[in-house]
Amino acid sequence: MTIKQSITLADVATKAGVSKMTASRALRGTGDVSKANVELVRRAARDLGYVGNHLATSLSSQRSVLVGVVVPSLTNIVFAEVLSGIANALEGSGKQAVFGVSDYDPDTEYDVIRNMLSWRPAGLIVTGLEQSADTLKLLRNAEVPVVQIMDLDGDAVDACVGISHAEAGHTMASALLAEGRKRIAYIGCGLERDTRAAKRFRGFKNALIDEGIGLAGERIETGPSTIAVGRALTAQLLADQPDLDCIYYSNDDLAAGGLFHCLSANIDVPGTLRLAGFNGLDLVDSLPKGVATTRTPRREIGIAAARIILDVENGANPPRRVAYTPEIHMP
Amino acid sequence: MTIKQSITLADVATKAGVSKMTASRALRGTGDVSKANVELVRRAARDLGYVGNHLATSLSSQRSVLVGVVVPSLTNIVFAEVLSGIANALEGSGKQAVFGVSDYDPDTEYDVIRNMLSWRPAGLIVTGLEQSADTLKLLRNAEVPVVQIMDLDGDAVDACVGISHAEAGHTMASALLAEGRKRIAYIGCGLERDTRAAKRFRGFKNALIDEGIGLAGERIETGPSTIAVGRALTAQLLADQPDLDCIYYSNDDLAAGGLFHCLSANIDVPGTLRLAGFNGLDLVDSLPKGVATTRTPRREIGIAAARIILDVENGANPPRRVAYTPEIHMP
DNA sequence: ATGAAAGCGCTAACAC
DNA sequence: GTGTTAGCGCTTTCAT
Repeated sequence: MTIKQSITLADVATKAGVSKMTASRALRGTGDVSKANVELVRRAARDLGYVGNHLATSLSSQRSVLVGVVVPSLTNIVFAEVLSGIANALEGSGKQAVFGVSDYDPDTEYDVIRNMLSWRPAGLIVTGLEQSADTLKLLRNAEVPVVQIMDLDGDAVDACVGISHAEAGHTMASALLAEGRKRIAYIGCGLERDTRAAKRFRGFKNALIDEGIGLAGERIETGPSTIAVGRALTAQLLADQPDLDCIYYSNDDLAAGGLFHCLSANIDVPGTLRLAGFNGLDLVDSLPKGVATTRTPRREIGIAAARIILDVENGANPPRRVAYTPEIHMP
Repeated sequence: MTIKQSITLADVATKAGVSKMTASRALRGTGDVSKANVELVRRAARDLGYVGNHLATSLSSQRSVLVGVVVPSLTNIVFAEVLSGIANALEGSGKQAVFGVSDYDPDTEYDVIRNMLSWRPAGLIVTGLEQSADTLKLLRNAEVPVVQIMDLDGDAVDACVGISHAEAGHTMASALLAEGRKRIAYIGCGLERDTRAAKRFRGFKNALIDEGIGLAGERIETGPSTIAVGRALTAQLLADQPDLDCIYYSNDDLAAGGLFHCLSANIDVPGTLRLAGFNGLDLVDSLPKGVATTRTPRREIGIAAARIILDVENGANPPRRVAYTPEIHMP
């Protein structure tokens, strides 16, 4: 598409009767420009409907106003909240977030990150610590700060902000054991691509094994985690093993589905059967019967990540690792 | 890791022993370049870890690869799904979506749109037909195609894709009346900023009035629509008017909250009390008892909007109005 | 098939 | 205070 660059800074300058530089300075409020000229330029810009060209500005000034953000999914409320936190933290800084979605696919992730880099962003925020070798090389060679979010279990390219999922799984196992649960099963989806969910599962399982109890059963599927899937898998699992007293799910959506099954099947939750999810979604707080969960500080993670980028920009020396300790909620 | 100097096309060309132009052509696959040189340039680019500069490319070629998208909220799954549709439709076209969030605030919306325009996008997709006068002026003066999504009830700047919310409200009213409901109330949140929800409410109310029944009660609050709020408002409304046989909500989240209240309060749904929401979220399909809803084609709207931008780009003559008819789901 | 020159719109770095 | 000059990295255009 050809851009009809109708009005440029030169047009504004001409109309105001000054040079391009004076117009530029007046519009940006930098340097010394006489009040009279500032007024003239502003009026000319407004009258002409002038909209600056960020492409030219960025190229010329060699400084970027973009912060690239790569998340695996947009239709997962968790990432939407992270983005929201990032957008908020960036507000007023003059920086703007650009989002890319990897669809949990390493090749797509590589393409998306490469594409972001070609916009010469001031920084990059990417989800997780597991990237392909090619992607890692790209990130290491990029001369921009890279913040990896959501996870702490592994090595960061530059900096990371998040929680330990292995620990989260372990902590939930302890809490369930402390509640007296003995026959504990696991239901998870998409572990092959959601490495953080897989880490939670491992931490959870190991904690049980350490206590000499072990996992009483499991149902692991590929594909997305939805309420409907959680409901179906719970029904299946309980058909096989009706004597379970606890199910840990890879996330809250599955757990909510599990609860809906129990409501229909008249199973007492949490009395007979304790359900536990992960994320601490609003949904869980409103469910008619308590489902345990681990609350994760999504907005805070987004904000902290954005701050790191801004700090680097300002020459500050931000932390290379920001660890949050998620809180267990067990109603 | 050594911090590398930014590698430009000139570096690649030098390393490959050709001119910048040959390198440029080889990398883009345009014009005639000898096989040998293509290979040399590709190898040089890969060895150097060259990442092109979109800022320079766009500025120089006067063509944009960006499509600006403005939504009121990111933490609302509905808009996340629209974005997802847009991103999908743009895949393989060489275009990339850039998102902006208005937070339902007209001034923020103006700023966001202005900011998007300064990136010289190939097109703009904005939510809704109601913008401030300043914003409309900006959109009309912008020489890019503008697609307004989600709503059809009003005048579009260029083109619009969505559903009629007035009609959706009307249709739901008819369906509830057809089911034999007589004492029908309404619960809504954030109507002051969500003009589409307000249009549904008006359509709904008018339909009831036309039938000589009228609204038996209403509870309208400012602020966000959450499951928790829906639960609380339903409890309040039913405390005042226990004889209602139907509640229409401004959306599914509120309706789900209403159902959770009813489950706790042992109210038979949908027998004694029919609940109805709007959007057709996955949540509703999985709820233990049926909640009526209007399914909206979010992804389709996103896809259609993106297609319009692409069509304009290709010189085609896309429709100026794409209307979807939402389907009522009444379990 | 390849290259040199001329910008795209803007701003940093100097003049004056 | 204001203007001039010289790019930013790339692609267009027009040579060869």
